[in-house]
Amino acid sequence: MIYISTLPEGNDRVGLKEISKAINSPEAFTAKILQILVRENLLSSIKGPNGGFEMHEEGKKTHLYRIVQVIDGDQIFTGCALGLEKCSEDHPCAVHNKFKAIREHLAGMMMTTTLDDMAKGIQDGTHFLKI
Amino acid sequence: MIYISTLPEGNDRVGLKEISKAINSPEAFTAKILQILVRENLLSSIKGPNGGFEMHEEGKKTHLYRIVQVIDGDQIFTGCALGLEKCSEDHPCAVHNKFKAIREHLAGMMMTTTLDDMAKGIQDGTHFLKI
DNA sequence: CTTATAAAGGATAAACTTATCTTAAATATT
DNA sequence: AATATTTAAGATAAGTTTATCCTTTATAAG
Repeated sequence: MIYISTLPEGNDRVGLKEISKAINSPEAFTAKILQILVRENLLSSIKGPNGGFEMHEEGKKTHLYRIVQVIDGDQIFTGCALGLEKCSEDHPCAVHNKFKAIREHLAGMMMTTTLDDMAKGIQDGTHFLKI
Repeated sequence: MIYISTLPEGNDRVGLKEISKAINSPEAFTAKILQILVRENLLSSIKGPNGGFEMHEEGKKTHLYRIVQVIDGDQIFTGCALGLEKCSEDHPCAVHNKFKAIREHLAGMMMTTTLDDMAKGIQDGTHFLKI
């Protein structure tokens, strides 16, 4: 998603091969991830010659939170660190309060960081997507 | 480890069965975790009748960081969020700087939180180790 | 309308983690 | 010394995640 976000407006359709090369990730695996992102409406895809994947309108404003949620679920944001089924404010596990701050920090960061933000670092050459 | 830390000084030896009941975790699985903790010297064990596991001197001062490191490795503290092999300050991945703060928060919390700290919450009934 | 291209989807396989089982080793009690 | 108890360790199994393969569907271009 970050890679696609770095592509120039209007010329941002890109095929599986190019994506998997750009991020150094196996094609078949990358394809599955892309399928999920399309199904969840974070990306759109076009089949056939000159097909590929592209962001739709406002797609670059997507927050990292949403992407993680769609790919890995929100266990990381809401799950109990000790794995208790019924860990909550009312029945907190031993480490609940300590982890609460971490989880909020993580969720907050991800909710306020967009693909656009991340794309900038790639575009200006200070950050990387592979190796 | 937290459970054992809650036991009264001098009467803190406890068997596998009691531990796995106390934390609602399968015996065989719990045994394997305990083995690792003994091997890594975070706990000591005594075989035979009235055997069991106990903290050694100062064991309750162990930080959560050390326990996570021993059981799960330190990938969570040092690994790249995008999975890049060579992600570093000099070659940072797209999300490196955003995650740096989170990782430091997590590592800092775990380095400054001891078993003793966690045991207190169990002892005073405000925090839990099961269900 | 045929062909080539590219993504989608379902099935399968490989790798890794989690969990259990069984036998061995140690030790306290009689 | 013999027995019962309890942890250790190695082997095996079950479950999950990660990865790939193969067939189908869509579509652009000739």
